[in-house]
Amino acid sequence: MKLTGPSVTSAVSPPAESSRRALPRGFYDRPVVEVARDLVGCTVTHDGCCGVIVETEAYHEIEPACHAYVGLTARTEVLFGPPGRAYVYRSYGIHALLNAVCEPEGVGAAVLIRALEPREGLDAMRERRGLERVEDLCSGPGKLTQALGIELDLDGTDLASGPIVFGAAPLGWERPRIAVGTRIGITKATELAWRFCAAGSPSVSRPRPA
DNA sequence: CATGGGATTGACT
DNA sequence: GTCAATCCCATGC
Repeated sequence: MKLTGPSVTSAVSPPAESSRRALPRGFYDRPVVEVARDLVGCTVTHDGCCGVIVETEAYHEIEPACHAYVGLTARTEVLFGPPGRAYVYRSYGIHALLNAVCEPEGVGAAVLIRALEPREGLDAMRERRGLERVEDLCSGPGKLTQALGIELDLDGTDLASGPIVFGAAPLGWERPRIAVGTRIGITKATELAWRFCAAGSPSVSRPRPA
């Protein structure tokens, strides 16, 4: 019997969980702290590798820890641009850090993706990271970009059309309790509790919030 | 044009 | 716990 239509594709190679249901532009066109909280549980996919977001931080131009605090410069152009794009920058000369630009165009704000639970493409992640343990692959903002092969050339790219795609939570994913804490690794505006973690996830970076 | 400071990580004491 | 690696960019002369 000859099969036709989408059922063929579906039967032979089911669509990757990750690449279905890309988040719409409007998802990001909201207060950045809301988006940071809501991104926990969503997926990030690049180059066949996918993980569920388990840790985020919000950054906004009104506070000095945000790169956009200095105003519109060559570096912050993407931050002030349309929501729903990737802001990728070099940290400590070594790591690429991935953010999702939020709020209306003209407002400099973004969500830093700090950790993922790996779901697809684990072997490629292990190869890029040079490590085996699942909980070491994406448990930090520099680790996850290395694991997924995300570099600075993807700065400014659209998160709905790719190459990096942000998607809705996977089917069957049960939304965890969200632990809220202060942001880490910064020296300014340290009092703001703008860090959101999936409670109990082994992939959350250290130190874990209470 | 020179300088200083990171939204980090992994190795080491 | 400490510390170096190493690049980009904002700032100031």
